[in-house]
Amino acid sequence: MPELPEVETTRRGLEPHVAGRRIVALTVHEPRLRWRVPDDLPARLAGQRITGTGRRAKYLLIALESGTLIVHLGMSGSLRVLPADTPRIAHDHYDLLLDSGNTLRFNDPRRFGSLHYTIGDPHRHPLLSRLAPEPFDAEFDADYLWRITRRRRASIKQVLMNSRLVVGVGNIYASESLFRSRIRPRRRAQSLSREEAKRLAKAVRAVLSMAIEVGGTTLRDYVGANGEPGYFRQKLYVYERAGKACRVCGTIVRQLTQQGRSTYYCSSCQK
DNA sequence: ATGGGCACCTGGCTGC
DNA sequence: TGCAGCCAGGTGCCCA
Repeated sequence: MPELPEVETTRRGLEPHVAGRRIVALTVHEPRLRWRVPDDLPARLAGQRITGTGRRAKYLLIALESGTLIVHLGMSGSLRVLPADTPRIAHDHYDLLLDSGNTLRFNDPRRFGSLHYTIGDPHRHPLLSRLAPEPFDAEFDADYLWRITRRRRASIKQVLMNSRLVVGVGNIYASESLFRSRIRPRRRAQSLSREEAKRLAKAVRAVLSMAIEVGGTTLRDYVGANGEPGYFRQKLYVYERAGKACRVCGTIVRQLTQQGRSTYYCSSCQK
């Protein structure tokens, strides 16, 4: 599910409800997430104050007095702020009970999400330490994309989805970024011109920031921390629009498969 | 170093 | 109605 805009939307929704609050308890109903939630985690968290929230790529960071929670939403996860007495529903896997009477409740039907706790600089955690620069950092620019694509024979879409090269862009925003930069998804990365690298860097940032502004994209089950869906779906140009007219030129949007994942593009707008 | 394929899971939809 | 098959916002790991 969640790509960078959905994770950032969740973080923003969470922040005012958790910053400064104390954790009363962590209750794990189903520890079998992508990685098993350690049995001793509740004991380590109880009583700690939450100092703030952050995000690295698609990982949500919840800073505590003595460490950091690293939350991943996987494909189908959501983290919501709810009154603690809200009845649980299917696939509610853990509750982070706060001293405000609210709970941070994690729901994830597919259980591809995860929960880690780390002491010290979270960016040194093995899951985060080898990630590419943030798309909104100055380092992520035309020159960066140009450099990393020079000797790559993989398709440009694969490069966008490779977290060691680009973070935050998943299946939806890869197709959308390529549409907006007018580049065909199957092009070899090394075939991009300087001009195209520049357009793509700009498109990635534009697409992600526009999506954040409207609360992300809800296709099926995604909701933000307050239970609100995201409205970027209405602004998608190609994703899940196969067979429909391109919103720019009217050509029928095509669908293809790359590494087992659907890609959408306009054969007329994209070269 | 790079790239490709697999694995992990549940649910919803399609078509026979 | 039932059921098999396919698809879905991710990504770490193993192998060539």
